Amino acid sequence: MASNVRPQPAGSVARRVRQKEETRARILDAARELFVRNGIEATTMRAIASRIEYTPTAIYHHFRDKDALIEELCYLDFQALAAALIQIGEIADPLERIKRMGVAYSDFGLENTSQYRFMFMTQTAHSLVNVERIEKNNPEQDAYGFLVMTVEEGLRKGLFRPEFQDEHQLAQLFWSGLHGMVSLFIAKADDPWIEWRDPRATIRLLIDVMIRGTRRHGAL
Amino acid sequence: MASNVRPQPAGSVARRVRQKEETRARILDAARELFVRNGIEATTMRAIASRIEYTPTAIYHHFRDKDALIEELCYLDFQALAAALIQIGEIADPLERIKRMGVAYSDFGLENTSQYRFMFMTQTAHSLVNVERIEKNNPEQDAYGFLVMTVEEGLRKGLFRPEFQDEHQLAQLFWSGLHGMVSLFIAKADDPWIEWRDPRATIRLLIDVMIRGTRRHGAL
DNA sequence: GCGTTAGGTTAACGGTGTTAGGCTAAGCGC
DNA sequence: GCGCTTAGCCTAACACCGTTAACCTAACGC
Repeated sequence: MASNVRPQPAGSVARRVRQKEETRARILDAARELFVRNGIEATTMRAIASRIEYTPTAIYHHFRDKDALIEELCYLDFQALAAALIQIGEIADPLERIKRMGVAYSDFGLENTSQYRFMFMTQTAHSLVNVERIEKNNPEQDAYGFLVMTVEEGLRKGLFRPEFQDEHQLAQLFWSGLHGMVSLFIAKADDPWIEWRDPRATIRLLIDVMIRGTRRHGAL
Repeated sequence: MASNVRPQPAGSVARRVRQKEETRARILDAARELFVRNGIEATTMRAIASRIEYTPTAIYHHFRDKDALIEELCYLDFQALAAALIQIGEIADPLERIKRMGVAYSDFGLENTSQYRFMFMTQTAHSLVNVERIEKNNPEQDAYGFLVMTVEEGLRKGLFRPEFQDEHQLAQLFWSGLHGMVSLFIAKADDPWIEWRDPRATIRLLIDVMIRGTRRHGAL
C-alpha cells in the first residue's frame, strides 16, 4: 500500500515524530478528562490507557510516571491562567486592574475546579513543575508576578494606605482572599452544613471589600 | 497472680472495656502522628498498626475502615477548633470578636496544618463526619454557626455597610479571607516561586482590611 | 464446665503504580 | 538488499495498598 508512495526518509521520520506527539496528546487529553471527571487520585494509569486503547505501559514511554503526566497538565494550566489574566493588562488604573484580575482569577478557578484543585490546593503542583520552564515576571507565564507588578505600580502611585509598603505582602493578601473563596467553595460546595451563597457574587463583594480596605482615603 | 485478688465480674468487664478504649486511643494517637508527619494519603493502615505493634486487621475491630479512622480524628479536630474559638465568646463588640476569632482560627490552622488540611482542604472531611454528632449552632461544637451568630449580631447593631444584609454571605466572606491565607500558606509554603511574608502578620492585616472594608462609616 | 463472644492473628483478594523483558516494524550503514 | 539498532508497544510480573474471610484463644455468662 505504501509501495507506490515511497515517502522520503525525511518525510517518514517526520511522520513518526508527528505520530508520537499525537499519542502523547491523546494521553494528555484522556488524562485530563478523567482527572476532571473522577479526580486525580481516583484516576488510574490503567483507566487512562484503556480509554485510548493502549496498555498502561505505553504511557510510561511518553511520561516518566504519573506525577510527570500530572505535571505536564499542570504546566499547561498555569499557562492558561496567565493567558486569562494577561487579557486585562491594558487597563490603566492599577486598582481597577486588580479588580478585573480578581474576577478573571476566580472565574478560572470556579470553571476549572479540577485543575485549580491541583494547582493551588496541593503541595506538589508547583514544585513539580520544572521551574525553569516558566519565565519569571513574564506576565504571559507568571500570573503571580503579574499581580505583584500591578500592586507595585499602585504602591508607586500612592494608592494604598501607608501601612502597606511591601508589594509581596499586599499581593499575597489579595491573592489569599480570592483563593480562600474559590478553594473553600471547591472543597465544601456539597457540604450541607454551610448555606452557601453564590460564590461569584460573594467574590465580587470580597474584592470590593479588599480594595476599600487597602486604598488610601480620597479618590475612588 | 490474679488468684488472690479475684476481681469481681463487674470489675473485670470494666477492665476489658477500659483496655478496648485504650487500644482504640493508641490507634488514634499513632494515626494522628503519622498523618501529621507523612500526610494522610501516604500513611498506610499497615504503618499505623506496626507502630503500636498490632496487625493491620486489629484496627478494623475498632474502626470500620480508614475513612472512619480519619473521621474520628476529624471530629475531634472540629471540637478542638470550636473550643479554641469559644474562649473569646465573652467580648462585647461583635467586630472585635470577629477579629479575635480570625486570629484564633488562623493560629489553629497554622499550628495544626495536617488537621487543617483535612478539615477544610478536601471534599471528604466534613461530609464524612456524621452530621448528627455535631450540635448545630452550639458554639462549643459548630464554629461556623458561631461566626454566623456573631455576624448576625453585628448586622442587628447596624455595624456593617448597607450592602451587607445576609449574615451567611458576610460570614462566608470573612471565613474565605482567613481560609485563603491559611490554606495557601499550607499548600505553598515551600514553593520557591513565592517570596512569602510571615503569614501571621499578613493575616492580621487582612483581618483589619476586611473589617475596614465592611463596616459602616463612623465609630472606631 | 461449656457455649459464646471479643480481640486478635494469618493468609489472601483485588487493585494500584511501576518495571523487566520481549516482540515487531521501521530506519540506517554498507 | 541485508543485518543492526532503535522506537513504540505489549505481556507478565513485582511490591504495596485497603480490606476481608477464616481461624484461634482467652475470658465471659450461665
